[in-house]
Amino acid sequence: MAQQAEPPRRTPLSRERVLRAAVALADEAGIGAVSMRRLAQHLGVVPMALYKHVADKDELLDGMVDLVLGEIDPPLPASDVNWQSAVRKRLLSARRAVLRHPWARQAIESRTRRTPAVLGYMDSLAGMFHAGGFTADLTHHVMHALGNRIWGFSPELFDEPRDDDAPGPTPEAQEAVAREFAERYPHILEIALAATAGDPAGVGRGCDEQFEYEFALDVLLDGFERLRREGWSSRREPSR
Amino acid sequence: MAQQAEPPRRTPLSRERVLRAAVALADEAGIGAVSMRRLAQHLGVVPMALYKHVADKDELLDGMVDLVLGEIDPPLPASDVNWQSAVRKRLLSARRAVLRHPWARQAIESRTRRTPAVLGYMDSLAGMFHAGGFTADLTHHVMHALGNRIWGFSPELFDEPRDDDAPGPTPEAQEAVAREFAERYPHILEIALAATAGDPAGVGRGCDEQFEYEFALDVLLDGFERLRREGWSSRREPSR
DNA sequence: ACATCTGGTGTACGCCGTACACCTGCCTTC
DNA sequence: GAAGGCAGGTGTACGGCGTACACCAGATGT
Repeated sequence: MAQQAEPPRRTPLSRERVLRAAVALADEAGIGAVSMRRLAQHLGVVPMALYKHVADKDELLDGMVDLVLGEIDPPLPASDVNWQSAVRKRLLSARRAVLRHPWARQAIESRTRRTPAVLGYMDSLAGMFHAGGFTADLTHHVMHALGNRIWGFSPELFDEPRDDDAPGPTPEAQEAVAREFAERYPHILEIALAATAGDPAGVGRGCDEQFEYEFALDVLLDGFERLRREGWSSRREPSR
Repeated sequence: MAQQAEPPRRTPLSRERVLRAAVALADEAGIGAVSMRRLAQHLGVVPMALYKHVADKDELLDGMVDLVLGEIDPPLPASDVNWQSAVRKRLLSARRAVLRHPWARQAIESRTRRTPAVLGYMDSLAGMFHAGGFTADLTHHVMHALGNRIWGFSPELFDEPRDDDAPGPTPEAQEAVAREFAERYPHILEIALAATAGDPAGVGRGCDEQFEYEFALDVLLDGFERLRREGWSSRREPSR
């Protein structure tokens, strides 16, 4: 036995490799499939090995979010004539990054730790408002007002709640359900119909999220610009 | 042995009782403490007994959210002179209900099923826009724009991530951390200082969430009113 | 009187995160 | 080149989770 049949020689783990594998796993099997055990299996390693690279599962998730945030385009230096288009581009870039990873929205929402990546992104955004002539005070409040839109998403109010499996109801049962819905929730039906130009068959198809996102974003950005021009200040009482 | 020592005679379970107990448990111990097993224990019953009243844990969570939604004041019939104050009151009532149950925000965010309670609330809100002169089209988009504010909250961007336990760093270590923070995230520091009227000691204290909520809400409502007056229409291409 | 139904029980399975002790092979230091 | 330390992968084990499934007791309808 000259050489003992090529000992496997796995490339060693690293925090980087663990996080990338976790992202890949989440991309293809959903965030629910990301367990320490399953991730370890994908890496050809025993579960506890991961703990040499991430403190616990929370840190794993934080790291995954950081990786997604890393995909956001850095702000182009002073290339824009006005703050609105600069902020808009940045947020839409964040949105693209998040949409690339369907699990990212939920992961971001569930995280509470602010990693350097998170802080860095928020800081650069605040800097863009500052450069656009916003006071720190107003910047603070407009960032709150943007809310989750800062991360490139806003809640999908009307989305279909995933309806896989299930045997499927009979047509007449569906009809009855639809009739009851129309009676009980007339206004929802009305706006749903408006969204499909009056075609009832299209109602289930969900919304154009990109449009909704930009609509809300623009309402907010327009409002912000108006406030800035008016020299808005929160002028809050020091008490409370 | 006349009577056998008062057989406990528990009041029987019911969906109502299960859900109320779950809400109570979440109120006092956090949503993380709500497991089927622990909830059963609180009710003096074996875990599987719960499944006679709720299909699974998801349905339990949905039911808990419904209970919170039930606390929202019903809309006062036509008492308001304009749609803005009517919607505003409703949303602030929703906010009060959600704030009464600290876990509700996260629970609502994580739910995907739209129960009748959820649909009913959304429908009545859409109806208020309709009554205020909004087209169905515009109503649809403004509800998207409101996003989670519909439920009485918006993301708490800057909140402290719960910092219990921990031995507490030395003052000079804190100082060093603060200095590095100021260097790396100057804009965040700036807006944080603005929020405390320049007092660095108050920076950790978090934001006035009520103020932030109403600020964003008003920016959005003002923008909505402007669009309505302009006769805005999405005029979307039928394709896509 | 008996059958049926409603609701609580007991056991068991497979998953999860992770504490802790252990081992192994490389790097440093003499 | 031997000794020691240490970074990183291993194995076992524990307690918790959701819930499938078989069972059973008492109330109810006939």
